[in-house]
This record gives sequence, structure tokens and C-alpha cells, in this order.
Amino acid sequence: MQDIMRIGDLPKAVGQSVTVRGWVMTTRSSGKIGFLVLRDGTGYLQAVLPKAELPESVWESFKQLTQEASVAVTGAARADARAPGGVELTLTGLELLGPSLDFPITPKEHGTTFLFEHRHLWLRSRRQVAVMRVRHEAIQAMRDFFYQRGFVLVDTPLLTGAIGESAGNLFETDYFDLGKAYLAQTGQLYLEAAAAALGKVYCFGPTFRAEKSKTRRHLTEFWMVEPEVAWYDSQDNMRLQEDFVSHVVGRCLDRRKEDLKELERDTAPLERVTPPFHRISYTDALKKLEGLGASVEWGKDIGGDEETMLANSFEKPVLVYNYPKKAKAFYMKENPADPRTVLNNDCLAPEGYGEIIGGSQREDDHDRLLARIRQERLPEDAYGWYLDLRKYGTFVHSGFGLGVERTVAWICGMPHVREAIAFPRQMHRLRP
RNA sequence: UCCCGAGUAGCUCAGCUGGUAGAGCAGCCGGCUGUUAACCGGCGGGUCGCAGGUUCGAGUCCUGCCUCGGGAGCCA
Repeated sequence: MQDIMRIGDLPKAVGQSVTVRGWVMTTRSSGKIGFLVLRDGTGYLQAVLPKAELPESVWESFKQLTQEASVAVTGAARADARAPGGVELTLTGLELLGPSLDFPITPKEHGTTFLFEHRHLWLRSRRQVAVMRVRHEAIQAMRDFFYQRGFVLVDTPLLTGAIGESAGNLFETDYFDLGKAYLAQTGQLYLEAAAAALGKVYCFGPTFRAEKSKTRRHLTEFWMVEPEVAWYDSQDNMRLQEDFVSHVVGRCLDRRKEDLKELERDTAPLERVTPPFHRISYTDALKKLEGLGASVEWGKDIGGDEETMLANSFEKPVLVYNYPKKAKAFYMKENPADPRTVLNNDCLAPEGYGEIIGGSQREDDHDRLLARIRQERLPEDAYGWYLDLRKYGTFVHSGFGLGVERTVAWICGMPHVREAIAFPRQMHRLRP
């Protein structure tokens, strides 16, 4: 009876005869010796077939193997420097479990259109496997961070009435007798309610934006992690962000080194991601941009190109704070020191990745919030419950939202967010 | 929605000022005892995105449409 093992556990089985099941990545043969590289999700394994030492039937099966066929192989595990992974298997048995004819993704180049049309199969490639592992690690690190700090996970609704940030296009759907429902683009407002119950809370889930944006930074469905903390002001909020981001990046560096190597990620810029981050006010950022030869009119949001320029002038993430009130959402707290601005901040990742976090201290004054809602011509009755939070024991509180795909793309050093999620949703892509 | 760019073999692409379709890889056949996207030889493979126009003749020029990519706006 053979032990059935996962490739990742093979270093512990050197000297033993084992069976491994997986998918064929490539086969090579030089007539009297054959090689077979296998993947099972825990690693890659090279199996060697010396023709002279094998039953004829095993050699015949080997010759018929094709890319991505599923197989069970049996052999002696052996340490060998020539094998990727350091351990290889000298085969004594080979069983074809599932044939695979004309696998579309060959070991040569492909265009992104073709690859995304075959995303369900592309996911099996080394690079994509590495990305998914880094994503998994980053998400686990996020959850652990909050768990360790006493945050409570609160799941916010994905189907909502007309509420949320003022701008942005929402996906809508019919909702029984209540008219239209909209897919959530943030859980923040609900989290503010939960923060008054539980103190430190966060939500983690998909969010939807029906914007017709076709850029390397946008998806129509993406994942966002949003903490909200009672009694935190904007300064506390920024400290939380730099601790959070540093923790996530550090964990990936620590535990997903192999995957980052597979992705050929230069980790030096990531090693520098430690608190404190740089801090610069919006107004000073404009001055700095002026010096770099780009001028932005005060009151306008900082555009993508300028944002990149700004972020690139720092060697680690930068927190840009106190944006003009008129460029920002209604719920952000007015800056008492300069009422033209609000107590918010963005976190810009270096290396051209730009905004990964948007956060703010929330307006906790009932009348001021109501005035802002009216100013923005938002449906007042829909915000009744939100205003209640300021009516019954209002409290200083702050929070932020971090874009998971943007963060993963940055950590992996990928040019586009769409590779940072298994099945990206974009304007022109709804399948697979 | 706007501004650029691209659609040619299963895939990645070449195809000049218009002259009747080409390479690499993949596939199939054969060879090779340590390969790392193995290598060497051979074979098959096309509605040139769609529709119309100019022309003796269109992959190539013109018009319209479709699809995709990049960017802008908006944001994470």
C-alpha cells in the first residue's frame, strides 16, 4: 500500500515510495529517459522515467501524456539538485486519470484577451497559482491583524436601498414590491452603526461599481476591507493604516517568498514598507507637484498621473491628508482648523500603484451632516437611520477602505488589477 | 461617454508604394539516456473581424459597423 502524498510534503518522504496525484505541466523525452513535471497545488514535482528500468506499459502511457492530463504517479522520492523543488520521483507506476486533449494554453506566449477568455484554465499556470497564493496570504493577514487587535467582523448587506456614496454608478436590480435595490459599493455607513455597538469593527466583502472605466486600476466587482473604529480620530486612523499595510506586506514577504520569486517580484521596495509612512497634506502635495512640474488647481482631486508622480517621489507608501471638502464625500468630517478641507486621507502605494486606501474621520455632528446631505441633494429620508447615529450618543469615529486587488497587484508587482482576482469582472467581461 | 491603438493558422506575430498567404510555437510522425519554455528532421493546418465601395486585381486603399486593448473621467 502506497502513501498518497501532496507534492509539498515530499521533502519529508525522501527515501520512501509514494504516490502523487496531479496535473501534467510538461513532458520531455530523450528516447530512453523521460521527464514529467506535475502540479498539485502544493508544489511542482519532476518525475523521471528511465525507459530501461520500467515496464513497457508505463513507458507507453508516458508517451501518450498530454499537457494538463490528470495522473497518479508512483515512485521513489529522491533528493536531487537538478529537479525544481529539490525532490524528484523515479517512477515505477503511472496511471492516467483524466485525459486532456488540445489544452488551449500552450507553454508559449499568449495575449491577455485570449488568456482571460480561458481564465478558468489560465488559473492553473505557475504565475497565476503564485498570485492566488499571495492574495490568500494577504487576506489571511488582514483578518489576523484585525482579530489580534480585537476588531469584530460585521458583514454588511450587499443589497441596499439607495444609499452609499453620492457619486458613482450603482448596479440595480428589481426588489419585490420595494422597487429598485442596488449592489453595495461600500459597507461603511452600516459599519458606523456597528461601531457604536462593538467599538472596533470591520467588514470584508465584494463591492460593485457600475462605472464604465477601462483602466488597469478598475474592476466592476472588487473586494474591499473596511475597518471602522469608535473614538479614533484622523490621526489614529492613519496610524492604523500604516500598521495594517505594513503587517500585510510583511506577512507576504515572510510566508510567500517562493511565490514572489515565481513572479520575479523585486522585494526590496516591499521590505521598506514599515511604519511610519510619509505624511503630506493635500495642500503641500500640490506644492510638491508644482516643484515636479505638474500643476493641479487647488480644490480639484489629484488625478492619476499626478498621484503616480507624487507617490514615486517617496520610497514607501505616503498618506495624503486633508483634501478639499468639495472634492470629497458628504460624510467626511470638516477640518476645524481649515473648514475648506476635511479630515480624510488617501494612502498611495509606491512604484506607480497609487491609491490603495481611502479613509476619513466621519462627521459626527448631526446638524452639520444634515446640512451636507442637503447640499449634495441626497434623498434625506434614506439617511434617517444614518443621522440617528448622531442623534443617540454621537461619537468621534474614523475608518477606511482598502482595495484588495490593488494591494495584491502591488505586492505581486503586476501591472493590472485584473490578474489579482480569480475571475475578474469588467465592463466587457462577465465570463468565465 | 471621449481620445489613441489593434483584429491574418489553435496561439504569438510578419506581410513594403495594391499582384492572389508566411514564420515560430502547439498538434501528428520519426530520432536522441539528465531534460528545465529540451533539441533535430518531416507532415497537415486560413471565410485575412463583418458589410459595402474603389480597382483588371484588395490582407493592403476608402466608408460604416462589431469586438478587444490602453488612457481620461470616477474611484479602492
